[in-house]
Amino acid sequence: SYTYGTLISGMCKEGRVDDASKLFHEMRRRGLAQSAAVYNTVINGYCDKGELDVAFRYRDEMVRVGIKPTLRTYNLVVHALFMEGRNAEACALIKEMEEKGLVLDAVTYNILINGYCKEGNVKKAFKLFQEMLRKGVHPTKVTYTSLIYVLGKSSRVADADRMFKEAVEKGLVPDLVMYNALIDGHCADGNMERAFEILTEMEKKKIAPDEVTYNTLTRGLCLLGKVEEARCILDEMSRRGIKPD
RNA sequence: GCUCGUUA
Repeated sequence: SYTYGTLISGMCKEGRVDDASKLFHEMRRRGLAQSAAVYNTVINGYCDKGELDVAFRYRDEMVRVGIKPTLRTYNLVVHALFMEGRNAEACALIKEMEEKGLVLDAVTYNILINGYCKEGNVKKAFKLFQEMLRKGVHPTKVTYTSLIYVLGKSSRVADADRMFKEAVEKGLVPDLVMYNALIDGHCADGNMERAFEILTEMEKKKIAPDEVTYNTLTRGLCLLGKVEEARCILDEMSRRGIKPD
């Protein structure tokens, strides 16, 4: 079962969801147990492909054969609905989770928070952030990255800096994605000096910038009309062996 | 073996 699970997961990551579902049916033919994890993998594959209807069919099927959807199943589906802008359905599922006594975890909150951040709904995002704190669910790097992102997009970079600091104070170790989100906020703000300061800071922490970091900086410089400096970024990238895209 | 975050 684990062998199949690993294979199915691998197929899905390659975007070969239909091959994955063939394997899924093959394992059934062989009489191997199909756990919630394997269902989740297949559901995730179809969610990524945007075929939510198929994903839902598998979820209904797992219920039918007596496998309880797990917190991850719900998180998966809530996330997919949110990405499609089907917020009402996502919220209905959250309600269903609460009714069933499932305890929302950090991932659930992160999905909701990020969903609202993507919509630029700062109020709602922070309302959920407060709620998770109130319920004793510890925010993660992902939570903070989403909040830093939305603050940057809302021209509230100073608040983004504060959130970053708060995350560090809570003992979270900032990673590349979190740094990139903060750098982007300052680039959007036109504060390239601060953006490069953060770059220096992350390198001091032995976190190597990636193409997202450089793309972000390039865009920031171009927005200010500093095309020559932007051109230097390209050289810096090749010097470091990062492929420009 | 399964879920969430950053640029374009």
